[in-house]
Amino acid sequence: MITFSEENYLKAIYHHSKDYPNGVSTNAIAKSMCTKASSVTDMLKKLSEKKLVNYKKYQGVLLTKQGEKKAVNLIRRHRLWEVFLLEKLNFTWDEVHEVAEELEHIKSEKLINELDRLLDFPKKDPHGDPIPDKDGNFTKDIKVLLSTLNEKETGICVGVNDTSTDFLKYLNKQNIAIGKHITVVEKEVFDGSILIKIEDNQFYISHQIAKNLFLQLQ
Amino acid sequence: MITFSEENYLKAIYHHSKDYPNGVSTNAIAKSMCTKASSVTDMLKKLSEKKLVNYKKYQGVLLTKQGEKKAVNLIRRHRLWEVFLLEKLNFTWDEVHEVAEELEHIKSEKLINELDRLLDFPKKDPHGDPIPDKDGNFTKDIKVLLSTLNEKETGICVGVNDTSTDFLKYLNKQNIAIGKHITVVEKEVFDGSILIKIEDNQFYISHQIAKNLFLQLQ
DNA sequence: ATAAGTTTTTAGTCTTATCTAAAAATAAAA
DNA sequence: TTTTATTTTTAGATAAGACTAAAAACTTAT
Ligand SMILES: [Mn+2]
Ligand SMILES: [Mn+2]
Ligand SMILES: [Mn+2]
Ligand SMILES: [Mn+2]
Repeated sequence: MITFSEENYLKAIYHHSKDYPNGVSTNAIAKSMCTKASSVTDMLKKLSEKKLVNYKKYQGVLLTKQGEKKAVNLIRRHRLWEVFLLEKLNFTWDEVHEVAEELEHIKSEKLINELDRLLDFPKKDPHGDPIPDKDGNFTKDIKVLLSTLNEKETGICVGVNDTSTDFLKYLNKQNIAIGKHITVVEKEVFDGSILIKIEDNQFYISHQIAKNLFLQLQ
Repeated sequence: MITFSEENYLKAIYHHSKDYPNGVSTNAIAKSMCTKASSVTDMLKKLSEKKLVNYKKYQGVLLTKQGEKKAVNLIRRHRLWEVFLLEKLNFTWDEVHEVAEELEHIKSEKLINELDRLLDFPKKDPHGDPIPDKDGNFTKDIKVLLSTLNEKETGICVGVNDTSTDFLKYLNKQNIAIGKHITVVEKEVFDGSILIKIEDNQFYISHQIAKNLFLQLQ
């Protein structure tokens, strides 16, 4: 039996391993989970015992095949619940994450596969992230940060890099959402802010915003 | 913050207090929760600290107003999830309880009130038990055990006293379900078994079965 | 009323998941 | 290549929840 805590660690390691493919550091995990490095070390030993991670002292950690399978399945559950909350229970996209953090740990395969069916096998969650199918397969399409676009380029908003409530609420207010076409009109060199155009509206966004928005190039 | 474990104890005390209105015994709680009396004592002290129960050593325990409110809300959540699993996710009535035991602990008022709406504000769960509304109100209708009926009497099946998988599977097999009309044809004095009639089928059920089926008299 | 039996509580231990503080290993600078 | 700084691990403590064994309190029965 795997505990809530173990599952959360596997998920965090999975996400970090995209950026650090030859070993995720103890500190990185601690920071993203709002815990202490010593707690992480303890957990890594336990996960290693259970053959869910490959871990050697001071060398960083990576998921085993088995660990990755569990992490991907957890992400599947999380994202399906997010879709459910948005589509069926009238939650907004900035509200879904918090509750999905709890729901994702419910242990029932039938539950999650039936939920998948109820939602008509969605491919993306409310933040534009792909939902793995029951075998763990999912397509990750090419997306780039808005901050990397040049002037005159256009893309479709496909996801966010930051899913914090504050950020999502800001996007709601500015009418920025998944599926919207965004054109870079002008880039301000001084502070990195960008003048963008969405549906005939032009306004400035800060660099901080631009580097948390994913676009698919046209 | 209330923990999963604390919630489970409150629920157990709530259910027992119907039978022991002047104090639920430590042993009764231990037995129904498959734990030990000493563990129960520890928890009663903690719940007492939190003003969720009135507890004095050796005197049994009862819920405070506040504790009862929490227990009833937990039961609301449990039963709404059971309806959801049956109606939306194709679970059978013998499968719903186990998963609902986990789902009931998810903490979000919006979640549960929206779920209530999605299900069209159901009044009964799959086992015939009443679902409290968001203010904790529910009607408990008069129901009697099949074992207490006399020969020739008829009633509508409205609930079960035992929700174990084994029992519910037996009922499925015998085509006994909520809403069915059941007539007592003959009562066998020797072993307490009863010959019943459901939709033109007659067959014997044991006394053990009869004392776990609730009927509403016609 | 006393003894025997039952229930409940206490005392002490274990596991899981945290934390702080200090030691050890690694990485960066001088 | 030493010294310094940073990262990581160990050691020891704490809190929640559960357990066993034994003591204490209540109930029955003689
Ligand atoms: Mn999320
Ligand atoms: Mn998401
Ligand atoms: Mn149930
Ligand atoms: Mn039920």
